[in-house]
Parts: sequence; C-alpha cells; structure tokens
Amino acid sequence: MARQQERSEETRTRLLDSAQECFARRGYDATGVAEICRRAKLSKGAFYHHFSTKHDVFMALLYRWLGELDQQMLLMRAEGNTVPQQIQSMVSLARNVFAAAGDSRFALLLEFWGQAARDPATWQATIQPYYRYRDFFAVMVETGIAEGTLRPTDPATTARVILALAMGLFLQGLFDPAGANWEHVAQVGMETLLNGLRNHDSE
Amino acid sequence: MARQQERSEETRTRLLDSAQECFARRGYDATGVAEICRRAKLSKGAFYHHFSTKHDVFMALLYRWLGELDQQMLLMRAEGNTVPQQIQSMVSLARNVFAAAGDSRFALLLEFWGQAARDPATWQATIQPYYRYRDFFAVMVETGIAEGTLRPTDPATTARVILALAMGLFLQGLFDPAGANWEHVAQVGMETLLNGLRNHDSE
Amino acid sequence: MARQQERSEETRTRLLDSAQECFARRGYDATGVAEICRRAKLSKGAFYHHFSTKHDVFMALLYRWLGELDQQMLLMRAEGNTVPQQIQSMVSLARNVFAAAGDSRFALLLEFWGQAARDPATWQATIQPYYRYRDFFAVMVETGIAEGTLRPTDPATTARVILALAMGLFLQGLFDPAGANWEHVAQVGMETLLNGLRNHDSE
Amino acid sequence: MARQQERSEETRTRLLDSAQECFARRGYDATGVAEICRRAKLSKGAFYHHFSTKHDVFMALLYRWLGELDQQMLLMRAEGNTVPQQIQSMVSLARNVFAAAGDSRFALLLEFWGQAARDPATWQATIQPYYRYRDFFAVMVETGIAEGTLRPTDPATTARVILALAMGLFLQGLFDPAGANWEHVAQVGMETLLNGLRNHDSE
DNA sequence: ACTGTCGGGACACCCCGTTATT
DNA sequence: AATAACGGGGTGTCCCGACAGT
Repeated sequence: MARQQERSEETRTRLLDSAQECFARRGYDATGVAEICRRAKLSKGAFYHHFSTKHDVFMALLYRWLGELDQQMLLMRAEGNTVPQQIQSMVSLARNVFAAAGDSRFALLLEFWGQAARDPATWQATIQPYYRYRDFFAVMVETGIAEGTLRPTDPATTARVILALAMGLFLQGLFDPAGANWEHVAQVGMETLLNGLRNHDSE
Repeated sequence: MARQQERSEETRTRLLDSAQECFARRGYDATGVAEICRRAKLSKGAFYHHFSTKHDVFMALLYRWLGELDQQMLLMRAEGNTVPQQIQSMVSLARNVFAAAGDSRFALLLEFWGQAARDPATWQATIQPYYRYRDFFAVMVETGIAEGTLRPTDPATTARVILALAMGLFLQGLFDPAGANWEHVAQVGMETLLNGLRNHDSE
Repeated sequence: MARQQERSEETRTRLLDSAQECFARRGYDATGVAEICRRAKLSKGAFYHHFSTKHDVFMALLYRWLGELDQQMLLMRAEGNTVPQQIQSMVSLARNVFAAAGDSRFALLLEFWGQAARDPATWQATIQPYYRYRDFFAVMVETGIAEGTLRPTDPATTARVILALAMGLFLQGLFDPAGANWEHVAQVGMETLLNGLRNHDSE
Repeated sequence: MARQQERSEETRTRLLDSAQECFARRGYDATGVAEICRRAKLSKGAFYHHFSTKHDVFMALLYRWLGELDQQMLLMRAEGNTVPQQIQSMVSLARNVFAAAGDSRFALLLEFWGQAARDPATWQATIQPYYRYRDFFAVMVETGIAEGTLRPTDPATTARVILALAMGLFLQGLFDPAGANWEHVAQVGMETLLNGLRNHDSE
C-alpha cells in the first residue's frame, strides 16, 4: 500500500522543516547537516536518501517558498470597481505580509538572496516572483488608464514605481518592525502615490 | 619612523581589499582566511598580525563601508530653492548609486545583512544609515511643510514613504539592472509622489 | 518450482558479473555496494538477499575464478611424444592467455592479490593454482628425465625454473602488451631453456 | 637559518614513512589519513601542509621507491670478463632482493600496481623500471653476441626472455618465500638458460 | 524474491588560529 | 613586520548493512 510512500513523504517534510528552521536561525553555511538531522530526529542516512546535497535541500526549500508565494498571490485578488480602489484594497491585505516579517522568514529570504547572488540558477528562481508582481501591476495600470481612473502614463514605468513603493515599505518593515505602524504608512503612502497618478480630468 | 607605519598601513589595506573581494564573491562563511591572504599575496601571519579574527576583518570592512556611506551622504547635498526641487536634484544624483549596483557591492551588502540578522551588534551598525536617511528626509519634509511647498502631513510618515520609494527603486535596480532605465523611473516616480504631496493651495 | 530457482540464480549471476566489472574497474574498496546494484539494475535488498557482505561477493568471485582456472588447466592437456614436445605444445596454447591480458582480468587478479596480502585465508586460496602448476611441471620434468629426454636435474628446482619463465613472460605481457610478440618470445624462450635442459647424450 | 627547513623535511619524512607502513599493512584505501598522522605522531594540519591529498603522499612514496630502485640498479654493476659471467654475478647479488621480499615491500608494490591499473600516470611511472631493466639486458646481450660468448639471436627477444626468468623467480619468491632456496634456484635457472644461449662454436 | 527507507559511523578535506623563527 | 609549520577540530559526503513492507 501507500504506507511506505506516506512515511517517506513525512520524513522528507520533517527534514525540510528542520532545514528551514536551521537556515533561518544560523544561516546556510553555519548550519550543519548533522544539526538538521538532529532537529528532525532523523539520521544522516535518511537525509542523504531524500536529498543528494545540502544545497539540494536548500533548493527544495526555495521552490517550496516560491509555491507558497504563488498561492499568496492568488489570494490577493483585488476587489473594487476602479483600479485605484483595487490597489488600496490590496494594501489593506498586506497586513499578514508585514506580520510575517517578525518570524524567521526574513532571515530565510536573506539566505535565498545570499545564495542567489552567487549562483545564476538560484538567482533566476529567486527573482521570478518579482517579475510576476511587476507584470501584474503593469496590467492593472493599463486597465486603470483604459477605464480613465489613472491619467495616461507609461504603464511599465508606473508599475515599477508602484512596486518600488511596496518593496520599500516591506523592506523597512523588516528593518524596523516597531519603527512605525507600517500598515498605516503603506495605506497613506499608496494613497499619496495614487493621488499623483489619478486622472483629475475625470472628476 | 613613518616608513614602517606606511608599509603596515598598506598591508592592512591590501588585506581589507582582498577580504572585501572574497566576501563579495563567495560569502563570509565560504571564504577562508587562506584565500584572503593568497589574493593579498601575504601570509597568514601578516593577517593575524593586523586582525585578531576573521570576524574582525569583517567588522573593519563594515565600518569602512559605513564611513564611505557617510561621505556619500555629504556629497548628496541637495540644491534648489524649494524642498521638492531639492529632492528632485537628489534623485538626479542617484545615477552613480544605480551604477554601483552592477559591481560586487550588492553581494557585500547582502553579506552585511546576513550577518546582521544573527548578531545584534552588527545589526545596529548596519541599519544605522537607514535611520539617518529616514531622519534626513523627515527634516526635509518638515521644512517643505513650513515653507508651504508640501501640504501638511505627518512628516515622519511621509519621510518613510519617500524613503520607501527610493529603497524600492534601488532594490529593483539590483534585481534587474537592465530591466529599465532606472534613473528615468526614479525621476518619474519621485515626481509622481511629490505631485501627490505638493500643496496645490499654494499655487 | 524450478522457475523461481532459475530466476534467483540469474539474479545472483547478474550481481556477480556486475561486482566483477566494478572491482576490476575501480578496486574492491573504492567500489560501493550501491554501484554494484546499480550496474546490475537491482536493489540493495536483492544484493543482501544473495550475499551477506560485500566481502562475501568478493570471495564468491574468487572461487568462481579458481574454478575457471581449473577448467583452463584441464584444457591445457599437452600433446606430443616427448616431454619437451609437450611443453612446447603447451606454449603454443598460451595464445589466449596473453589475449586475456588486455581485458579487465588483470585488474581483478591484482585485486585478489591485494586482498590476499592481508587475509591469510584468501592468500591460501589465491596461490593454490600456483602450487598446482608447480607440481604439474615437476611431474613432467620427472617424466622427461625418466624417458631420457631431459638431462638429470632436481625436478623440483627445474619445475620452478620453467614456471618462473612462464610467469615472467605472462607478467611482461601484462605490463607491455604491445611491446613484443609475446607468443613468439614465449616460444623462443622456452625452446632456449629446454635447450639447456635437454639431454645431449641421448642423441 | 635552515633550522626551519630541517624540521620541515623531517616532518615530511616521518609522514612518508608512516604512510608507507600503513599502506603496506592495510592497503591504500583502508588506510585513513588520521591513522597515518597518529603513527607519525603529527596532526592532520601538518599532513595537509606537506601533502595536498592522500593520493599525493602515495605518489611521493612511489617516486621515492623509484629513486631507491635506481640506486639499486647502479649498485648492481656486473663484474666478470664475459657477459655470461657478468649475468651470473648479478644473480648472486640478487640475494638482498629476495631478502626484501619478506618485509612489507611486497604489499606496497602490489599497492602501486593496484593504483597503476587504474591511473595511467601512475602506470607509466610504475613500469618505468621495467623498461630500464629490459633495455639494460638488451645491451648486455648485444655485447655478448659481439664478444662471441652468446650465440647470435635477436637481442630484444633474448633480453625479454632473461628478464622473464628473473621476474618469474622474483614473483615466486614473493608468493612462497620458504618454498625453496630461491637464490639457488635462480643460480641454477639462469645457468640453464645461459647454457641454451651460449655459443658452443667458440669452444 | 525483491524494494525502498533508514541508522549509525567513518573518512577525506579543509579551516581557523598559534607558535617558533627570521 | 612577516613567514612557514603546525595543532586541533569540524563538515559534507558516502557507505555498509538492517528491516519493514510488498
């Protein structure tokens, strides 16, 4: 039966979780395979049965994270009649994004970036979500211009500007979580930017 | 005499430069002291004569970087009569910032962040510049409100928004250097944001 | 039924062949059980079902080799009226022996010797054929002396001399296969030696 | 002063001796670097300061052995008026060769051969002495023919035959040291062979 | 009979830092 | 100030064998 497969799958997950915890806590290089195994309460034999390399677990972790991100993106379906309203509603959904900053995710993200800076393949995978978010906003801006709620600009450039604001807010949230009510700053900031983008002729 | 001191200083600099190169190229943990020495064409004895630990060079490098950043900040003295004009002039100075993205500086910065995520002392030192830029912008915003060119908002929040835009643009410049004319995007983006901030009553 | 037995036997043979190939190619120690299984396209479970240990396959291989050698020896039934003629006819049969030098047999033989140098039991088994060839030649020499074609010498010593020539030629054939027409050298060499052994009084 | 160099040299020699002992006793693969260091009473740091790899020590050992062999060959300067006499005098010098068979040299030689069977570079180095001995005998045979003490034959072939006898005797001495008085067998064997080679017309 | 999963352990290589030496 | 030799201590990888499961 699938008894064996289930067990195998669980072992693999245990190792992945343990590795994620370790990498986040102490960094990729400083984490030993032995440590990952100890935390997962498994032997090195089990580890190297499921992963061919320490780097391999790392990549598996990266892909798992990318998958989760994709799901997050799907959840962020904007609501509202006009594009500015939709963007604003998305900002209000960013709450959990900032909430996640506190936990170990940030350290892990840095670890991903650190590796990506060295390995081209990792780099490609890591910035993939960036491209997706960029294109996502570009489409929204185009729609906004078409519906007349945004004044005519280059959608590509404007999308990059919006994303810049979002990324900068996220980064500051990581740097200084308690330094401000980041949700509020995000709300205000995006509103201000949209103010500069809005089509005042339509009023 | 001063001859000895000069020589010693140069050796120290050679080691620092070599370490910077190595850390940027392969990361702090993956870089061996031997490798640093080899690139500097010096022996390990020389290394441990000038630095007590591998971590010691790293910190020296960090402080050197902070010093350079301070100088950069001084060079970015804004020009212009009104605050919006000053900010715009600063954006146009960001050219070399984006230019520097291509080289190994980014990898080194990531290395700083990576270490900072684990060591509180390093963390404080690393985000120090962030606080400075943040406060710097806060003062500008206050001035702008006082002079009537910016409409009255919370200066602290607005400063964070402006900085967010700047950081987001910088990050995108690192992620995708060839993905856009980032100077232009920065120009347009900041103008748009300032548009939303400007005091339209004053016109 | 016998169906199962056949299948089992074939699996065992597949493993033996694979092991032989691996040991010859990379040596006993450097060869992993996993590698043997991979080449045999079987799992490790199958391996440990048929053999209790890696060393176990090795011994099985050794015994298989000894058996093959025995059969070879039986095929080398000399023909001819006198002992010198018989020996010469045997030399002409050595063709396939030299031909086998090129393949992986030599490496395997070295592996046997290497293990034998450490393990007394393996040692005894490995040099068994040597004793047999030695005694075989001793009997021939005795016969030769009795029939008057060889001049009276100590048969034991003479047998060792003949075998020495044979072994030396074989070894050279392994060292430098293309360095000479070894069949011819063997022919000439043995003839020369027999010349020195022949009873010239009988003519 | 050369104090440092001396110490370094001695350390290196200690490691080489220890490695030789270990390789001979347990084989290359079964010997751990830790074991070599323990026997040499040195640390792994010292080991890897002098040798870059376990395989590196092995090669150093091989070259040391080749050097010793060269010196042995120089010592075997034959004496005597005629070539047959010279060869016979060389055989009597072979005493120490057979004596050396008992110690660990044989195991080490097998180790060399075992590695050589896998690595072409090692192979070339290992059989170098063979080529030298072969050519050495060829020259002697030519001289013998010229001086009329050996009957005209192909020197190349005859040299191989003589060397074959020597190698076969040596090998048997290794296989079965106590199985015969190998010096005597060698004496008798070579005399018999030379008997078959001698020019009976010159008498 | 045969498979996949796992445990425990070893081993080569390397690395950081110290010390004797110049 | 600078070098080379060295000590001690990991770390990633792999390997042999066991065993539950089919």
